[in-house]
Amino acid sequence: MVKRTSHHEADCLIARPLDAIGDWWSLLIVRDAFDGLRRFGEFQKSLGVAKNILSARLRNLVAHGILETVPAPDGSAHHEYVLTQKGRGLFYVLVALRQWGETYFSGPGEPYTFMVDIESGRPIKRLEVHAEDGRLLYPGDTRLADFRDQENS
Amino acid sequence: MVKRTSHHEADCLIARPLDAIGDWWSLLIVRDAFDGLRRFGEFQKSLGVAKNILSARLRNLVAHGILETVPAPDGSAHHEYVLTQKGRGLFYVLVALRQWGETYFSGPGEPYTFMVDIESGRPIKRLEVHAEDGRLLYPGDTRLADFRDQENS
DNA sequence: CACGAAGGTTTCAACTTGAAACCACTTGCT
DNA sequence: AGCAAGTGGTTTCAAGTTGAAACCTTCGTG
Repeated sequence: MVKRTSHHEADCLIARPLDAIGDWWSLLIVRDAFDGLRRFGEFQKSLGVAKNILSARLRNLVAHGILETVPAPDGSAHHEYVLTQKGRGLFYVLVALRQWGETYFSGPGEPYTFMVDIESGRPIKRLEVHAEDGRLLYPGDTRLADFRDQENS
Repeated sequence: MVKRTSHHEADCLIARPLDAIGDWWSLLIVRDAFDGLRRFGEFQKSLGVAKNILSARLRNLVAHGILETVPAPDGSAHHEYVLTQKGRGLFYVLVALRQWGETYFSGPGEPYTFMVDIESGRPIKRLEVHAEDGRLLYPGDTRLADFRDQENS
């Protein structure tokens, strides 16, 4: 084995994101960042991950522009990790993953948590995929096209 | 190290899905399954992954009920791997991941591919998160609630 | 019945992970 | 000033995982 294979070079635009966040911890760190966690110690306590692993993951997320470090507001020498715009773009991935989890991974009778709209306190709507003209699309109603295909449609 | 830490027991409904698909290959296998691939050899050729790894991943996906094996339609002794309903539920995760990839991982001037509606051939709409009453929600407009919270809302 | 292809499993070295120990820098306390 | 405790890491090293290649087994075919 030369090295763990990287999807960095892959053509597929699903593969390349996985290079940045496709491991066991990164998305959980991002989730915690959405929940307002910012400090190394907060992430470590929340996730229970080894410090060296957390350190490596944070470095990788920063390197990919998903998190950025900012000076700590309390004036201490340390910094905090906050989501960039690119990182906030993962919101939809997290929502999708959570809805899938809510549907298929919640034990029966388990007091599971779900996402609610802060303003109303009511659960959010399930994600839907729509065509440009608004039609609701299901798995199988889409395909991939490249740049040229769009020209003559 | 006892074993690679599993998120299987985690309370969080983002963590548990990651236990099933949170590695470097599983989502790519699912993506290929959406593209109609069914045979071991097809996946192997498409992904370029080592056969033992592919074998382990397919077994894991089947164990999690994301894929199931069906007898090969050509009557041969082999079987094929097809998505279950649970597996098809990952459609939204893949769409979210792809849209994030399209936005942040496509090289400049690169002939990137994107998802289009089969019927019209036009790109699909970007995913949106909506409140129950239809309001458009952004990152930060949601929080998690548990079962009891909903009662008194 | 030899031969090749499909679909895996086995083997083994390199790489990654995780727990614990260690280190550096600040604070807070006395 | 001196010292313990807290924060934010890095280092070390055993154990676990990954990947390439070799091997095995079961069909389909000539």
